[in-house]
Amino acid sequence: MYNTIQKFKALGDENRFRILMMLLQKPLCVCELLEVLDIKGGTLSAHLKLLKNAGLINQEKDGRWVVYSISSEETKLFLTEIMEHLKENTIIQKDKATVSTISRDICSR
Amino acid sequence: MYNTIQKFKALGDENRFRILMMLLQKPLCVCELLEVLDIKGGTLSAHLKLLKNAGLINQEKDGRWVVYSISSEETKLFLTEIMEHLKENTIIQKDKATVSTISRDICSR
DNA sequence: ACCATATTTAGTTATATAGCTAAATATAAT
DNA sequence: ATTATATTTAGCTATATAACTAAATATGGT
Repeated sequence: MYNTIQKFKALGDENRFRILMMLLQKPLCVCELLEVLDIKGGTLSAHLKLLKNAGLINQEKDGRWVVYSISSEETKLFLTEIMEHLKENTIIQKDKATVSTISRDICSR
Repeated sequence: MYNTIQKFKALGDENRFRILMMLLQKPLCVCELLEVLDIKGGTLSAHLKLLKNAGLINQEKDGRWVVYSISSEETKLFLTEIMEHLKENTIIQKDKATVSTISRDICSR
């Protein structure tokens, strides 16, 4: 039960919720997520750790990047159903648009 | 989106989660919930208010009792799926057993 | 009127959560 | 070696959350 409650707690934060909706679109590295969210790197890392511990996302290394993705098909289905209800939401729509144009190359400055 | 996140926040607390699982079994009045949970009346009222505001439960008067129930068929289906994963859980099982034997008459002392 | 059930309010305590800065650490590519 | 990407740590602030007590307030039944 605690694991289930931990999942809901993880979903009950706006930034983490947005992260999950974006990962539903496609796997993303930390620097890409940072382009979208208005938080600092350390804060984002903490959120990602929490989502990973809740079993909602996976972490994978790819060169110098760390890529996050939705953990399982079951989680993906669950989140997709929720996403269905949120197609109208401004923030979600904006995030989706940003994610579709983003790439790792933008991260470097 | 905020309504969705509010729902997840509501689900991310052990006592509220147990309340929902119990209401899935049958509608219950406040005094019945108090027999199961180890919290005071005022605290329970606050939890029920939060669950109601999140749109997860309904409130109905029945004589001197106030009866709470799952708000909609959609919510019921959602919670039933989650319950499926938690049949093994000790607390959930215990709550279920208690609820099946409980009645409003026990409340009066 | 009085009792039973429930909610609300005010006041308090303790802990959790979310964010920040800034420095340190790790790892992989150049 | 240096740079890029990411994580972790320590220290900090502010707010939210969950619980309590105790009193006040509804409301319905007897």
